[in-house]
Amino acid sequence: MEALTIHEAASTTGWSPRMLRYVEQAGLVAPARSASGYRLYGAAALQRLRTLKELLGQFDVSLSDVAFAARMASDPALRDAVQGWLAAEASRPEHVNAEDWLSFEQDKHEKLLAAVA
Amino acid sequence: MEALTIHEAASTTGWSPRMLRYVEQAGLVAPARSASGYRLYGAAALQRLRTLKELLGQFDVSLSDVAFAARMASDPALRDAVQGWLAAEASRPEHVNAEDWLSFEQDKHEKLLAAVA
DNA sequence: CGAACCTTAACACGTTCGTGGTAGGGTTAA
DNA sequence: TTAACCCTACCACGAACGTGTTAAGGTTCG
Repeated sequence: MEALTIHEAASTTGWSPRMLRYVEQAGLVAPARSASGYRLYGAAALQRLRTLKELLGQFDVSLSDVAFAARMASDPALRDAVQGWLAAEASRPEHVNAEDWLSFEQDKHEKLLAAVA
Repeated sequence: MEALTIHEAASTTGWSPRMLRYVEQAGLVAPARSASGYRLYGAAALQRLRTLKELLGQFDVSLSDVAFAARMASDPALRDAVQGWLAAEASRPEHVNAEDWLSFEQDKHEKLLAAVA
């Protein structure tokens, strides 16, 4: 049952001890504690820390983004509210009438051309 | 179908014109545009703005949180990566000798990598 | 034409996030 | 016992978020 102290866990995961405490405070990875209060990182916690770091690196995602996702996952009311809002035909510009839609498309076309040039 | 200018939309939704532009920049509510580039808020956009305001008020959620949720909703790779990470039994303090957990976590990790690759 | 809108770009400022550091004090182990 | 850890609680500081304001210039309409 070997568990690592915070400095050891930091070494093997690439986080700093300071950030390990911060990640815990954000509610993302909470290690076990010894009788005297020392953090004890077991294999599962280490794995979570590594995959978390990978997640942040591969996508442009912040810790607070992941914390929010965790909140959504554990709070059905919040999740339903957010997903309900998103489900209602999202960020695409609405077309209000034919002429406006046309000008929007033309504008988009011009911007595309400009971007290419 | 009538559409409101940005100041009119601001009045009827409770946002400021400045924030309406900011919300658009965040990718959350993009109004139509007139031929000369004026924002035109139709009924759907106004409704989205009102429900968005309600969402931010009822839960302690930031605009960037909702923007991130939108990103997850529209990017399956991101969504799968985040939800995959969260699925591995999250912030509960682990009890130290959990060897059976380990293999589960490793399996999870491999699946994550495979999904991303 | 002129007032009252609209546009984007920029400056400003308080707040939160991410991160490192330090201080004061307990724990562990040679 | 003493060095080397650990803890919490702060201070600091740059970057990003949220928001207002202002500047410079087009658009609309009486």
